[in-house]
Amino acid sequence: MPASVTACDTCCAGDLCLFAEGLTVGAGEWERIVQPHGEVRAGRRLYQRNSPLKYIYLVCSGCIKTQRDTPDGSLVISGFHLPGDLLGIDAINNDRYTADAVATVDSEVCRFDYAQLLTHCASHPKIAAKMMTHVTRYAARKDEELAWTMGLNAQRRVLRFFLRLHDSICLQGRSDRETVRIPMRKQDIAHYLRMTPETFSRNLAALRRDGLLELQKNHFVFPDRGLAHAITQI
Amino acid sequence: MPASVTACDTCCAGDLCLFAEGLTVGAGEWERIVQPHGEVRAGRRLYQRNSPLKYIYLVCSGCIKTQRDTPDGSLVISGFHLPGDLLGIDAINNDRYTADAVATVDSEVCRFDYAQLLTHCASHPKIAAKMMTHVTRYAARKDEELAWTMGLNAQRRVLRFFLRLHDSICLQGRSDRETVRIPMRKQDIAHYLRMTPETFSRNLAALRRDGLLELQKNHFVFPDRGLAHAITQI
DNA sequence: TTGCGGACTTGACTTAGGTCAATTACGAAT
DNA sequence: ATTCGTAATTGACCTAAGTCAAGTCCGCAA
Repeated sequence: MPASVTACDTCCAGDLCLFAEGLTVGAGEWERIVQPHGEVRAGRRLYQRNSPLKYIYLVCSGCIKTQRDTPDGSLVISGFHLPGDLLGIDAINNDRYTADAVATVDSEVCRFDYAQLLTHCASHPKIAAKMMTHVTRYAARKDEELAWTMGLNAQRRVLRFFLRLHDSICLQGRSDRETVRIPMRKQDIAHYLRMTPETFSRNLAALRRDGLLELQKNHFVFPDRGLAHAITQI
Repeated sequence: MPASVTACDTCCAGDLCLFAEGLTVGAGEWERIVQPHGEVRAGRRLYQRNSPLKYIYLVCSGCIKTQRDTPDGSLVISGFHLPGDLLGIDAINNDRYTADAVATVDSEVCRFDYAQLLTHCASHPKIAAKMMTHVTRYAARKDEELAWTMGLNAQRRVLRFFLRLHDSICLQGRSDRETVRIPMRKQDIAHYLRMTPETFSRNLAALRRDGLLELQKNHFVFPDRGLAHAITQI
């Protein structure tokens, strides 16, 4: 690590990194705040529900799911966190994580010490502003999620999910026709979309029959992305 | 207004006000930022979807609903905003309001100039922190809403709605057995809960039959609040 | 007071998605 | 390659909630 860092030179997250935008901090200081590029193997738990908020994470690669066991024994997936997403925002209010965070595939995360981060928010308005961007983006996403999870029928929810996944994984630049690997189990997707695995499976089959989605093994591609997008508007 | 204000002396919002916690600003400055206690009559629109973000509002009394017309002609209520809630948070990301805001009953709101607010966030960490609190609280609420809107059946959603309403209106201090007036139309509640007015009505009737909720005219009370709460856990 | 119109309720019927059960496919470990 | 356990699919059936169609209630204005 250099003696003094201007933004996080090594990070794959680009300007999503909390230390992007030319912010300069002393090297020793920097290392107290952030531990970059930790590895998380598939199935490993990053943090546990109700444990005290110690770190905020930024997903650099792979996929982290957040989930809760309900009293009646079922499992609810509250979200999939893909590269560029902050993890642990939900804990800021009550100082405890509100869900378990588990890697669905081998992943990489940057780890930010939350207490240190708060201190720096107070002294560096740019960091505070960046945090605010992440949090409002998180809130907006939840808003949108609520709208379409409730507003679309099962088949369109499935289609919308794959559209968003496609967006997130091949963000900017690459082709619409890119083939993308699904980084989580189908039953996790089903739970996340608030439907049974059976319903998910049936509707996935229907989408293939209708030619809206091509799928083999764990890879998918959109024959007509524009059409798929049009169908899933609320 | 005094020549210099230490917090917003006149505000009913207590420490939810952005200028609480002993923050001192010059009186002239203060008046550029906030216009306190505007009145909004029932049915009046506070702002329109897609219009540029100019003000953030704090609800002081009454109730403001946010709603969107969908392409297929139906109406979706995205939220009811009660005293202490900030209004316009959803617009921060894209600089345009994402829904119409309409008063469901005569209401009072404080109005904050957003551009001024941003400037002050940069220079006053306390205001930035308070904003952050509001935004994370907003996100957490959306999270929770998503969980129970999807996780409970119609009858429990209705019950949960009234519990939350009861919480929000007679916040801390008063009795559990307090009678509360419903500040919006029943069909708005139904839309908000993502069910038809018919389903809402049927389930409301069922709750009364089961003795879980007492209701006459537009006023309700819980015979056994603890039981109601226990039932609606996810 | 009366009449009007929108809000609300209730009933009969339909349907999307859940449940239960039986296969089939697939990946990791031997 | 074979085996085993979990994931995924498919089918038959059921139920909660939506739809359509009458009503009833209630506030407001003439």
